[in-house]
Amino acid sequence: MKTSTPTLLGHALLGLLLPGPASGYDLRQIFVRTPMASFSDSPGAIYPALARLEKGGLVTSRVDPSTGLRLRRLYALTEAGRNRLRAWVAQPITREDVVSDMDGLLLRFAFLDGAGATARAPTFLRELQVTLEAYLSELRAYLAKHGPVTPLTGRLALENGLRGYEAHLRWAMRSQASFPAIETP
Amino acid sequence: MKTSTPTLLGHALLGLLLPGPASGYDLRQIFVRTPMASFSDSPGAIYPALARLEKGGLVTSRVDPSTGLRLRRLYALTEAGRNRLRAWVAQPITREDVVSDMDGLLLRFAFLDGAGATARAPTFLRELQVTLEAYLSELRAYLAKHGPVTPLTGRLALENGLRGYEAHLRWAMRSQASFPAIETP
DNA sequence: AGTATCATGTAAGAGGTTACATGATTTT
DNA sequence: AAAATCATGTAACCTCTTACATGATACT
Repeated sequence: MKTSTPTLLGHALLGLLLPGPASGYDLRQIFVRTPMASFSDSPGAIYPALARLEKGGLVTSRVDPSTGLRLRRLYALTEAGRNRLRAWVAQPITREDVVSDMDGLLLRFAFLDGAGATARAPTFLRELQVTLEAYLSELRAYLAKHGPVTPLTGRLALENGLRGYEAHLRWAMRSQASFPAIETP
Repeated sequence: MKTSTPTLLGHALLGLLLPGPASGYDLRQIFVRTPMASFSDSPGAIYPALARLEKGGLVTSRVDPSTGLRLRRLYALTEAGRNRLRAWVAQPITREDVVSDMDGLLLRFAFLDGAGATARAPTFLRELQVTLEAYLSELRAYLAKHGPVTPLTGRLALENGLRGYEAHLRWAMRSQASFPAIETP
């Protein structure tokens, strides 16, 4: 029952177990066949990660009773695991997240519903919007100052980063409309 | 003179040495103060990475002669290092790159000029465009099939990914105009 | 006198990659 | 009969993170 924080992969696995139990193989297939392919499907990453989650009491495993043949181990979230995931998805958004962990941020958002934290979604988007706006200002200031002396391909790469963050911002603003507005009293 | 391929960090360091020699500290500052902040500025990552590059013959180092005080080690690219970087930036673009290494891809593009491979830029953008278009089709097909049964935040996260790739695609198409067109004979 | 900045490094530990091992079942 | 797929796991290796160590110079 060690309680060290899972890695991004660990949190991804917890999130994928939200709808119900699954085997290591099932989880790997998700990384192979869906847009979650940015995660490695290597058994050398997934099986040890599941073992760590189990050691930490966040999941439990049992051999699948429906097949008496090749062993198939089913993993299921525990209450502790569900709580841990809920805490993870509900964290406030920091500049750090936006600068170097956009993937993690989007994963957190994706799991809000499953973790029973849909109510946090509009706040999440609002926080993201604010953080992105601040970072975009920084990027624009940097580009205005250093752009003119940066070689063409370097400058274009910077602009690509800028456009990418602008796309995230537009998405965050538009997506807020998908949730009921909070009344201002 | 071991010749194992440098990591993304290693390649970033090689690229940052293109304009001229720099110390480990100088390089760290770039990761602290510029949009390359997605790289860690930790000394525990950078100094060992520089040592590996030196062992591989891709950089050389000497103590900065201009300060007789605190030791300051200046790293400089070797011919082998420049060649290695050139080979890295000029690699053909794969689906894998687009799915799980967009950062690496943009870094390769950013260093094209410095590596003396500006001529590759329009081809790079064209290849990227084609690869992105193919992957976007996959994403749209996935969304059309699984979107309707995916919980709201999950679906929105998928859409965010889609918008991000669309932004990359627009950038790749628009940026091609920055380079002289190749005549069709 | 104390804090911030310059500057390089190491040690312990965690986690990922690659490759291998094993073997049953299903498809061709 | 062979190949692909289902399914879990381990071992060696590499790199990164976190934290510590060290000490000079510059600023307040």
